[in-house]
Amino acid sequence: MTGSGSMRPFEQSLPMALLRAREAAMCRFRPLLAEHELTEQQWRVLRALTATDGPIEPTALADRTFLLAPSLSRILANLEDRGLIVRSVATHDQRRSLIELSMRGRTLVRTVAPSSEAAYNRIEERFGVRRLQHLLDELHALAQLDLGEHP
Amino acid sequence: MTGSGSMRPFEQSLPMALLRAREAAMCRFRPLLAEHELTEQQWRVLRALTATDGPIEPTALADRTFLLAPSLSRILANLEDRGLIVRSVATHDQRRSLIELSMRGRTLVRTVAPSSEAAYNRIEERFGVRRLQHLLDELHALAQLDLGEHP
DNA sequence: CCTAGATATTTAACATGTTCAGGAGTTCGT
DNA sequence: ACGAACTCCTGAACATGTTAAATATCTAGG
Repeated sequence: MTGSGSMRPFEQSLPMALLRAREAAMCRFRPLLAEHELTEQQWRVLRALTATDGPIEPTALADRTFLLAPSLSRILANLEDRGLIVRSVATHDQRRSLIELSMRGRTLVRTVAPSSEAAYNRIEERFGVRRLQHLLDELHALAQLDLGEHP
Repeated sequence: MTGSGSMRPFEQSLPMALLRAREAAMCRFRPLLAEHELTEQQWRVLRALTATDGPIEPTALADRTFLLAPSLSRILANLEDRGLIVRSVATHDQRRSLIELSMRGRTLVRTVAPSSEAAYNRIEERFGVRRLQHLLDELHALAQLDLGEHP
């Protein structure tokens, strides 16, 4: 019998379930990105830069990519070294920098995007569009749940 | 269908949604565990060891905790240094080791478990038991989806 | 026996997650 | 002006994610 008897089944805890589901989805993308020497997080940054019109500040970028500031800082340094992004300093506030895709970065995104879209479409197709949309709604609701925390 | 050139909205992509939901759930647990100098992954290992009767091999432990072998290897070294687990070598196969909780480890689990359960119950209560169960089922289905991959 | 191949675990190397601390620029009160 | 408090970003330190390679052990053929 299970030793302590009173704990939750564990394998079916929510954090584990989210982790497994995410891994199942990501294992489709990682090999695609690896062909271009890109990590999942680097790709998130490049996509976010593609989705914006002009330059964007690191703080806003961190929000959209759901990366913590220190992680983003390292990622931007990496992408800058590889010539995929361009950095400049905001004129009105010298603390802030402005990030945008370089020409090479734009080209890379255009190269990778189709297969990335295809992988996503395949998941959507296998799981069902309506079903996936409902799942996304539920995940969004769960993420919103804990914002008003009053211990 | 999104036409040529335009990409999926990104902020509402499945991997991002799973990441956000997981973070929303985990931010409840991390502070609790931090009080005992435990990371989320270390806690997963301790819980898995509690859920088994006798000693267990690292490979089986990796499966249950959803950790990769190299990560688990480092975690076990850490937990052993802290005297929370005991390691022995399997008699029938010298390659394999056997892991089990030490007395201190068992005590620590009993100390942390109640508040961990409480945090989980709170999520369950706010989100709804039935609703959460359905979400877990869908996540499980999604995780199973990609196993039979035939490109 | 002895060795080629398979398996369990660890190491290595690089990138990110997470928390805390620090340097630089800004804003506001006085 | 001036400095306290704040904000943006980066650096440091430790732990994990991820892939590839190394180590030790086992198993099967010859």
